[in-house]
Amino acid sequence: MVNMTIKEIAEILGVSTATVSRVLNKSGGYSDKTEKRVLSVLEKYNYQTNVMAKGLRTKSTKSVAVILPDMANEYFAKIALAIENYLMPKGYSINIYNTSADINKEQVILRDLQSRGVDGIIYISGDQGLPNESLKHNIPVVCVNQLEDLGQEVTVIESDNNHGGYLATDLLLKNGCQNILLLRDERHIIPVDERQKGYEKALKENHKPVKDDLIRRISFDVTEAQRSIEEVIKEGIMFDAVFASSDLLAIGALKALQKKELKVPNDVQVIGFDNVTFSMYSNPSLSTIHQDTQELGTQAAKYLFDWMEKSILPSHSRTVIPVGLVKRETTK
Amino acid sequence: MVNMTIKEIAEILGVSTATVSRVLNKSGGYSDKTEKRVLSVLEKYNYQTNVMAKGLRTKSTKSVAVILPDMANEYFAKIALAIENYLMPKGYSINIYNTSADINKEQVILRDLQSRGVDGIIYISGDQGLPNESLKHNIPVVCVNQLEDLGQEVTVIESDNNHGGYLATDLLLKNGCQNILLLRDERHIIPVDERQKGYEKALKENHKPVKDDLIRRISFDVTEAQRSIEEVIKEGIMFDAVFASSDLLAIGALKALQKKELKVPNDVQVIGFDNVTFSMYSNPSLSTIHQDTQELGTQAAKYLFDWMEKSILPSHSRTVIPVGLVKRETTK
DNA sequence: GCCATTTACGTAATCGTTTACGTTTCATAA
DNA sequence: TTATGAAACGTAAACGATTACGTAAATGGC
Repeated sequence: MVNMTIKEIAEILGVSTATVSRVLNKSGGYSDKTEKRVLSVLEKYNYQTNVMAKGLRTKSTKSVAVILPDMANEYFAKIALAIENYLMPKGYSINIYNTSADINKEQVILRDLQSRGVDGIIYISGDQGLPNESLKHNIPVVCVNQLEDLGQEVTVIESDNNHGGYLATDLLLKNGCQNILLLRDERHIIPVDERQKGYEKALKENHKPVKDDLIRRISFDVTEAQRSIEEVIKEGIMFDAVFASSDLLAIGALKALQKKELKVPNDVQVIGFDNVTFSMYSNPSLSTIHQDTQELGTQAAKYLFDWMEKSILPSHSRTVIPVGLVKRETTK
Repeated sequence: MVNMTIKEIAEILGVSTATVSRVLNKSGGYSDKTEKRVLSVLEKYNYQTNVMAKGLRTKSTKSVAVILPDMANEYFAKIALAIENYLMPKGYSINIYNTSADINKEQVILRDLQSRGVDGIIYISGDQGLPNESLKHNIPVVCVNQLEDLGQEVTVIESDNNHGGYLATDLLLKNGCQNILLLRDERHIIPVDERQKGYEKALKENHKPVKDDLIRRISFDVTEAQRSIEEVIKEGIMFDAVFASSDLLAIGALKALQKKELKVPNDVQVIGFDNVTFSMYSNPSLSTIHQDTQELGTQAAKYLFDWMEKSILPSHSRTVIPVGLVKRETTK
């Protein structure tokens, strides 16, 4: 069945299109009686407003763009899902843009956003920071994660990475570990650096030295993590715990330890970061720091919504979402 | 910088909007000279066409909806990603709709699709089949996966589940297994049933009986899988291999076996289905059947594209994508 | 040079809404 | 009764593109 237009509805009722539009938008200027008549006909013919026509006139498409590195990555996907769950019931539709790998894709995306006239953008950073250009188009932008310092210009929602690093390290220390290896992403990005700062803070609080040869920087890759741990063992460096800056790296560490017949958690304790679904299923199941992707997405969506609909510019440019300690089998 | 309109561009050039529109759409009816002049001005002012205005006129939004159960599930996300990678370079944008959990969300989505005027729909089935209504709106629909028999009415892209089941079982048999436990999703949906048929086919070809007490139907859940295997062991049923109808269930089986101190693959061999990322990282790494999500998505997108742009109705209503055997450490 | 085509462009209607402005209706007060 | 104001509704111009149709200019053939 093809859609009705406002004009057709108006003709059926013997009123003007203006009246129909008014009751559709509840903008007043009609009697109770006509409201009921109009509504019943709209209902009867299952009228759906044509968003393009409406958008052309009002310059609002009721759609937001979610830009992320890779939706096949559970972490980003979960955040995007939370965004959708918040925004869909409010009448918005979500356009997903994967930036992955392609550098000039960013350009294509920005052009597309502009010509489609999205009402807002949520930018989830992973590999690279927010491109400055996207701020130039005077359309609301909210960022999840902050990779580089962008000043006060943008609204950022992020996990409490520092405290996460602290929590993980503190647990290991409380469990009696003396030499905690930090296995971290080699890139200089804020979230990872913050996790390391939390690690160092916990050590200092417990009057332990921060040893450079216990801090390993590697690329974000499972086999790299595995190789790195094997290397450390070969070098004869003593350690009784591994804090990996992500679950993926922790899994690699786990594999290396199990290959070397080291018992987890008896010989070496391991803790990751993120709490991806699989960390629960590994064997032994992985202790980790939970990132609240649900809340990251919801908060970002909420800020964007208020900005778009009520023109409320977020009051604080940084919002920090708490993280949680998840104890499983790789720690005591 | 705010966007230019065709009218403004035309005024700058001293031509009509029609001429500008014509060179924009390369529809002919202009000289080489004016084409160059127009293009240079378009370039200079970084003109972006307003998709809403264009869509209103042409009734095409250059956007497609991807409906899936849950984008946080890697399997669905990968298919959606492949769709995006195919369709974005062709000028389409992707609207993602998660149906998860919410029954009446399906209704909301369908209404939204209609009022937004998407040019096409790709429906990725997971938990539930395609709702009939979506076919009524005379807009191109392509389905990935087929849960129930829908007749010839729809275009379906799916993995060769039957052959996957066969490959998995055949490997186990060739490895000398005598009693292969089939751990399957309890739901009566085609993909799972087909995997079982492949399992039975391999057994019959090797003159082995299909034993009912070796076929376990459980809900789609890791701990359920674990529980089920523990139960089988408690019942004293002999088995030397497990073929799980998905990697998730295989992981559960693995956990149960390791808890019972059964060695994988020496005492029991295990093989899953899907080849999710994590199957590679489990310990021991999981042998499995690879579903080509890349190809599933690309093919679906290709069919939809031809349908939308060239009005080519897909010639065969079912397209089967080959699966592959991935041997890792849980099989010999 | 003249007529017939073809080419190049302009004019204006159209897509389906919203909304400023104008008009009618009606209740109320003087 | 009549003036007054509010309430209810209609008219028509936008929003920014596309495109059928008309017209002027260029081209070609004789």
